[in-house]
Order: sequence, then C-alpha cells, then structure tokens
Amino acid sequence: MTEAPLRRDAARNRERLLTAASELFAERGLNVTLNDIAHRAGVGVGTAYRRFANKEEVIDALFEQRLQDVIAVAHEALTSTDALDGLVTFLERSLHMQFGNRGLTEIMNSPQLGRERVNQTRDRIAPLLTQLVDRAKEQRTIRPDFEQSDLFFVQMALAAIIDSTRELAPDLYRRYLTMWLDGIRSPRSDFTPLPTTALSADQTHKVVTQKRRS
Amino acid sequence: MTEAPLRRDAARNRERLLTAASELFAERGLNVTLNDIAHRAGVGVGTAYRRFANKEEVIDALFEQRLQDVIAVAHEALTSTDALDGLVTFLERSLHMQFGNRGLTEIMNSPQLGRERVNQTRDRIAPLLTQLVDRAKEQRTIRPDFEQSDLFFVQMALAAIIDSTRELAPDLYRRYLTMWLDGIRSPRSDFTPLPTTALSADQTHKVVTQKRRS
DNA sequence: CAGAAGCGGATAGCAAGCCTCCGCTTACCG
DNA sequence: CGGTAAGCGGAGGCTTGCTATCCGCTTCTG
Repeated sequence: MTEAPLRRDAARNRERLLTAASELFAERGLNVTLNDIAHRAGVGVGTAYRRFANKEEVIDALFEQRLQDVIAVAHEALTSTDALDGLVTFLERSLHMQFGNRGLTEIMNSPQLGRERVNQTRDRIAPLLTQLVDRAKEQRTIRPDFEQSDLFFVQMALAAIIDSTRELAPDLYRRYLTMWLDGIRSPRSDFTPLPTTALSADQTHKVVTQKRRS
Repeated sequence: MTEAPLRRDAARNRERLLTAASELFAERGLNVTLNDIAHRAGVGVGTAYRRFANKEEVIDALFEQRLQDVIAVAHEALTSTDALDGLVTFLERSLHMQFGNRGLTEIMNSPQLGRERVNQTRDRIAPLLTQLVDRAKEQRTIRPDFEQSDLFFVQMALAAIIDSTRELAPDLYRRYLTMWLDGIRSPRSDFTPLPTTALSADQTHKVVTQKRRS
C-alpha cells in the first residue's frame, strides 16, 4: 500500500516512459502499444510493463492533467463578460488542444479508455459548459434553441475534420467552426427551426458511453 | 476471359452473398469479413471465396451502384431552379443515404477500399458538386467565400455525428446540418470572415487519399 | 446416370498486440 | 568495496481475428 521508494534509475526510466507516452499519444492517438512507448523511451518492454500494468494506467496518469487543462479553459471562458465571446474562446481553445493532441480527442469521447479518476474529471466539464451556454442565452447572443449538448456534438464533428487534415491543413477546422458560429450567433431574425430536439445530458452520456465501432 | 455460365445453384448463391454483403455493409460498415458475409448468406466460406477473390471484389460489385445513386441525387439537385434549394436537397439526401448505409460513408472517404471502377465513379461526383456550388454563388444565395471543397468537409463532419448517434438519435445530424446551413445562407450582411482558405480540389483529393489512422 | 461443377467448413497461415519470464546488470547500503 | 535486492531487456508464448485453401461429399445438368 505504501509507496516503495524507487531506485534512481527506475525513477528516471519511469519519467522517460511518461514523456514518450505523452508524445506518442499526442501524435498518434491512444492506440499505440506499450511496446511502442517503451521503444520510444529507449527502454525495454519489460521495464514498461513492470512500471505500468497496462496502457490504462499510463493514460490515467497522463490525461487527468490534460482534462484539468480543459477545465481551466472553461473556467476562464466563464470570466468573460460577453458570454458568447467566452463560449467562442472556449471552443477555439479546446479544439486547438485537440488539434495538438490526438489522444485528447479520443479520451474525451471514449470513456472505456481511462478509469475512474479520468472519468470523474471528465464529468466535471459538463456543468461548466451548461453555464457557458446558459449565460449566452440570457444575454441573447446565441440562438434560443441552442442547447448544451450541442456543444458536444459540434466538437465531435470538428474533431473529425481535425483528424483528417492534421498534417495537410492543420487550421482548416477553424473555417468550419466560423461558418457554424455564423449559424449560431444572435440577434438575428431568420433562424431556421431546428428539425430535431437536442439530446438531454443523459442521452448524450449514453452516446459517449456506448461501445465504439463494431 | 469469357464468362463461364454459372450453374443454377451457384448463381443463386452468388445473389445471396451479394444481398448478405449489402445488408452487412449497411449495418456494420465495410470491415466485415467474407466469413461474416458467407454466414449471413447461409452458405459456406468456401463458396464465398470461390465467387469473390476477396472483399474488394464484393465492395466493387456493390458500391458502384450506391455511388451511382449519389450521382443521380446530384443531378436531380441541379435541376432545381433555386440553386441553394438544390444544394440543401443534395446534402440532405446524400447524408440520409449515409445514415442508412454505414458502408457508404466509409467508401466515400477511403479510396483504398474499392478499386478503379468505384474510384472512377467517385471522381465523377466532384464536378457535379462544383456546379451545384457555383450556381448558388451566382444566384447569391450562399455566402461568397464558400467553396466546393467545403461540401466535402461538412459531409465528413456530419458523418461523424451520424455514426455515433445512429441507434440512439438517428435524426440528430439534421439539427447540426440546419445550424450550419444558417451560417451559409445569403443574403446577409454579417458573415464573419473565414480564417482559412478552403482546400483546392487537389488538396482535398490528398486528404481523401491519405492513409487512414495509424 | 455419369461426371463436371459446386459446396462446406475444418484448418493452416498470418499479422498484431499483450504480457511474462529469466539470465544479466546496476544502484545502493553497510 | 562487495553483497544483494532491485531493476533491466527483449525473445518468445499466448491470444485474437482475419484470410484463404483443400478435399471429401453433394447436386445439377445433358
């Protein structure tokens, strides 16, 4: 239960592994193997498996921090007096992080990766988004039929673009973010009625939680 | 080289295989195995492999038709006098097809699946989209900075939503299509300048052609 | 009814990824 | 400095999932 103090070389290798993992997750996403990580860190596979029982543990160790970053961005966005500005800033920054870190997109959308600690952290993001949206609706700077869960799906949609244009046109997603924001901004008289109601928090959670692919 | 006329039972089984493949592609996407297909068709694996050398051949046989359908929709959209109407119709119909057929999304975005025939067919779609967009720009019913390649990326983004909400909220993607269309429609004075230029046809082609995932 | 054509599915082959095991090396403490 | 527990490395075993073949049996067709 208590921590066994690591030998110096062991501690060094642990750091190396974490660094390597972080780089690999950022550039290739979460489905790299512990072998890949060990190799990049310049240590043997055995070492990697002695330090972390499996990939989950590495993810858990690394992504709690990343998600805290997202939370921080959301908090900052809430300090903006213009609520819509805050919302836009949040989206831009959060998507920018996802652009810089492929693994982040995956961990935000697939909760079977990572475990409790990460999951709890992720769950703390939702209420912040609610506030962000509610404020903008009060200020009437966003279309009234906009819902919190819409934020999630827009991020998901743009993440798909980010993912496919990462090398060739890394900024392209901002083009579509802008177009879409133009469809959101109020005041304006001619919004097209939305054909479907937004998903509730529960339903959205189900989407996030469902098994991926087939 | 010349066709050997199939025995009656063989021909029947070939049809069954094609039907089964079509169903499976629609509901599970393209990464089903020939074994799956054979099983669903109620024939042995051997039969499947005797009829089709590999999955490519089945895909090729089936998806040329599906792509022809998309072409037909595009042509029809071009007959509409209101160009924007046509464009919207095209998007709705084409996305609806993608909603109903998971494999279609994959084949439209990943050209290493399917071979020449399918690829040629896919290439015939692009010029139609150009026309669709150009007409709308001439009629000034769409924002002037809109480009043809934008259509592709919007479809890609919405396809991501379709894919994740297929069972739970099959219509949800229409919500985001509508919002996005509200950001596109002209005349209107307050379009936000787009931060990035659209991709050229060549660049878009590269995005489509690049290897997928890692 | 002969025999060519077709059938089926067990099974070999292959590719990836996960993880363990064990002989060797190294840091640490007295 | 020397003994020893801790740590190291990576070959290789195991599993999973898919591809593709082979060959004894069945069925169609003339």
